[in-house]
Amino acid sequence: MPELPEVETIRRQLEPLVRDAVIVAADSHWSDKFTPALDAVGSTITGIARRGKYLLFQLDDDHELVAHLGMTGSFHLETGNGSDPSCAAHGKHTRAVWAFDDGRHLVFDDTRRFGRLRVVPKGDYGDIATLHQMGPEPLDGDFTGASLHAAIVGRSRSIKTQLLSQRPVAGVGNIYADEALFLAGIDPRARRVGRERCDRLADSVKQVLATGIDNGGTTLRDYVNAEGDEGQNQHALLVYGRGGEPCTNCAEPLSTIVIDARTTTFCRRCQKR
DNA sequence: CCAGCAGCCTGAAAGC
DNA sequence: TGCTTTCAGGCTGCTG
Repeated sequence: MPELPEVETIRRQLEPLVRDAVIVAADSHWSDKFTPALDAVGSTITGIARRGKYLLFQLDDDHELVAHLGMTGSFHLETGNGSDPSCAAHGKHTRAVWAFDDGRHLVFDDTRRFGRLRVVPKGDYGDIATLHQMGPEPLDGDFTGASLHAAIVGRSRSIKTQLLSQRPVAGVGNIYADEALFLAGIDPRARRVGRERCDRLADSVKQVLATGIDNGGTTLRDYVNAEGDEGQNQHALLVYGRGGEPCTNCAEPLSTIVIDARTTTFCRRCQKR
């Protein structure tokens, strides 16, 4: 499940490969989640930005191709496929293909079809609610304990649910939320988190995301980067996916519960409500 | 405005 | 062995 470190890894690999590419044709799966791929035909890619878990392909006509990978989305480049960009000519789960003027194809695969594509005027995210209301980038400096506290104070949902909402901070998903809450010593069910604990949590969020990027992302099931390789951060996880195993801090068996239909693993002794 | 939740998806794994 | 059920979860859109 691509979260910020996985999306950033893909962005870094892809950007130098697609810069200045001219999109001459495209094809997509029939779902209206993917048909906007065709709106990018005729444009030149000038770079790739990222906001939270969204990839933002910059187009030369003052538009952006906004891509969300959902649960199982991945991008890769293929060479030597001629000028036919049909999805059927690629993989079973190919949802979009963009043909470049040099003969290469940018391919978007997404087994479970939770991903989404849109072409919008640059910066115009009014129709993409989560992106429109996205909180600060965690590794850019605007995200602090103070900003986190300001974003959650007065709200009644659990701290984990709020992290996943993308509003207090951009790019945190289920894996890195569990990891950050463990490092900060905060129970994921906590509904009141004061300023001091927000300081610790902000630091933990930055730490787990930066480590995730350094390790090339986390591969538990489907994630592969733009070169088709798995990440290595799964070996650095302290709680996610380790229910029943001893806490690395106190040896108490880690608990697994469900919060908002998401598997949540934490230590009942080390993490406080 | 906010909280809460169903629905979207497929394939692997578990259950019978 | 083979069929059925369960599980994974980010985001959207609806309801109260």
